[in-house]
Amino acid sequence: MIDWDDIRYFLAVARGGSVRSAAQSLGVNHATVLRRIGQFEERLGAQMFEKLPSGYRLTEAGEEVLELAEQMRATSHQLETRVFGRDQTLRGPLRVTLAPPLATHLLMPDFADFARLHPEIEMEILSSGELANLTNREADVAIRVVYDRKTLPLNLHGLKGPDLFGGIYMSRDRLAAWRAGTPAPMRWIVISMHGVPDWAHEGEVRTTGVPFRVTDIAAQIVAARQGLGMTTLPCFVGDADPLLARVPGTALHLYGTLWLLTQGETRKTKRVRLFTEFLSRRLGAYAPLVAGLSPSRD
Amino acid sequence: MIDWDDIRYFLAVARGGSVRSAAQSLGVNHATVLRRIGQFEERLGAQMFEKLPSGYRLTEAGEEVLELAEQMRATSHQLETRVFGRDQTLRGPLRVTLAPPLATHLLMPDFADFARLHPEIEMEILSSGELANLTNREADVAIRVVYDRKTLPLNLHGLKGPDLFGGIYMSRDRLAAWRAGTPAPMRWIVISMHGVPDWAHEGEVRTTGVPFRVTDIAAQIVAARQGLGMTTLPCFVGDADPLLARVPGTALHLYGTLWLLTQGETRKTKRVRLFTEFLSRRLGAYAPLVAGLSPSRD
DNA sequence: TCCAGGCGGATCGTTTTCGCACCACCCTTG
DNA sequence: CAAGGGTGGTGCGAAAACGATCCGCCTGGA
Repeated sequence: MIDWDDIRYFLAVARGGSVRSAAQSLGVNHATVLRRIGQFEERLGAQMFEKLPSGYRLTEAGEEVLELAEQMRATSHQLETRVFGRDQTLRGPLRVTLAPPLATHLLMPDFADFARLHPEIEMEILSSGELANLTNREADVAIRVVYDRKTLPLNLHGLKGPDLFGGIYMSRDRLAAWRAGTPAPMRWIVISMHGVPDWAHEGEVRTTGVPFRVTDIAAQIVAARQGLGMTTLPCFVGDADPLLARVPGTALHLYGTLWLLTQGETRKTKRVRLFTEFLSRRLGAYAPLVAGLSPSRD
Repeated sequence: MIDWDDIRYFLAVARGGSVRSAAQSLGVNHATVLRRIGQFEERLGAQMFEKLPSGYRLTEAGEEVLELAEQMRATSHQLETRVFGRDQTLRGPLRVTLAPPLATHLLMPDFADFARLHPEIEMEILSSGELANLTNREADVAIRVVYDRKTLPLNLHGLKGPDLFGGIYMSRDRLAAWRAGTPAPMRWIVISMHGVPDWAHEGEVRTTGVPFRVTDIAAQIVAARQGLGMTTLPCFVGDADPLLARVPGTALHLYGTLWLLTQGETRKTKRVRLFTEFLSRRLGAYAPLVAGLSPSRD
């Protein structure tokens, strides 16, 4: 009899294209993957991969197997979510994924409140890199900013939050200096991968020279605080920062709408329901802030 | 991440109803099953079984999981058969299941011929107990006696063989003695679980006393040879045995039709095709014998 | 009533599996 | 042309899984 878990290894190699990448995604040593694939092929009596110097490529037989293996993976995921959906106890895990700035500058206090309110729920905030996949149960709740509602995955259930606006900000000290008539070089601070947004135009304060490029939003904010120049920021970041102020003569711009996303079976969980209801209330209170309606006074 | 192989263990326990029976069907120690089920429940964070003194019974959650687990098993079987169906090499396994008397008294010489003809094919004859399940790939070819064609599984491909008749036999010596006018007590020899078939009536020779019960066909034949009485036997057994003769005044009866059964993907295999074609030819030659048209002369 | 045989569970050596380090190889890149 | 990062493959010691065995429990039949 073949070991069903070998099929998981097979899928990882088929997707990763190499034994080592599969090992990484599986969280095991690459030698283990090597052995499991060998065992799998031996027990099936057929070669699933061509062993090239560049990696493992599926053979014709492997392609046929892949189709059914994917099906098993889908069933397995379904099985897990179904069990998790039945879980009505408070004690247990709850994973939330969201964009880093949302966590850092807006919602972390609320997460903390929720965690204090329900100490038995093991919260895990996934705000590291990119979008976690809800369908694969990498997270239970996703908080996303969506510009076009039609881009929402259809298999997810969405709870609409407030609209989110952004503006153009600069150091409050520099703004004071500019008003006092002592201008100094003012540059665009941009995230390298994004550049200057289309809607961002200089207001009364003019920029000079080339843009100043940073890689992440944290550095962007620090640079702005230092008075290096002006930059686009979500209102909930810029307005809440006492060291920053909106650049005179600039307008706000709609970033998108905040959505609370959950998935089929897991939504029934008591933990998920508690969290989404809690957060939904909090988001309602944040509506003016994220819409840019409560700017810090000059 | 859950170990997919645990789902196999889960299925075995769900079907067997106890850890020990599952262990037996899986061919492992029951402690292993215990550990795997424990691990499975722990990783899913839910109880799949109620642990009763009488065994493991599925919980409500377990029932829901079972549904998807069965689906995974189906996919896994499909995967195996698909790979096996691609296998066009001669070297490899070939498992044949059939009723014990067919193997012992009719087809074993043909199996031997086939094995000699194709020494690279590892033949395995499953004539032990009950029907192996072709759909589960417990065997590649099944040879079955079917009375009603409608009882054939629809998912299997059948190759019709000759009709199979049975008759009533007794010891040739006893028959001679009876003819010489020296009667002695004559009993029905029956397989315990079957009893005397409806169609079996005494002929010119009369039975006395209670039936003589045996548990298997081998003992049945030996008892008949010993002159204990008369018994029903397939013609290919009774007519081929020089120590047995038909009871005068009794008729033959249709047992059923021999079928060569194969399953979807595996049928494409060269080994399976070779075997079914070979056996089909041989069965054609056996048609008169199994139909009772070549009785041994008195 | 007692005994046998089914069950789940725990313990303890032993076998198997795994992770680590290392090798040879290929390719790109500086 | 050499160096670095990628690939698959291999040997060895540690760790985890396993099988054998024993135990206590319950049930059904003698």
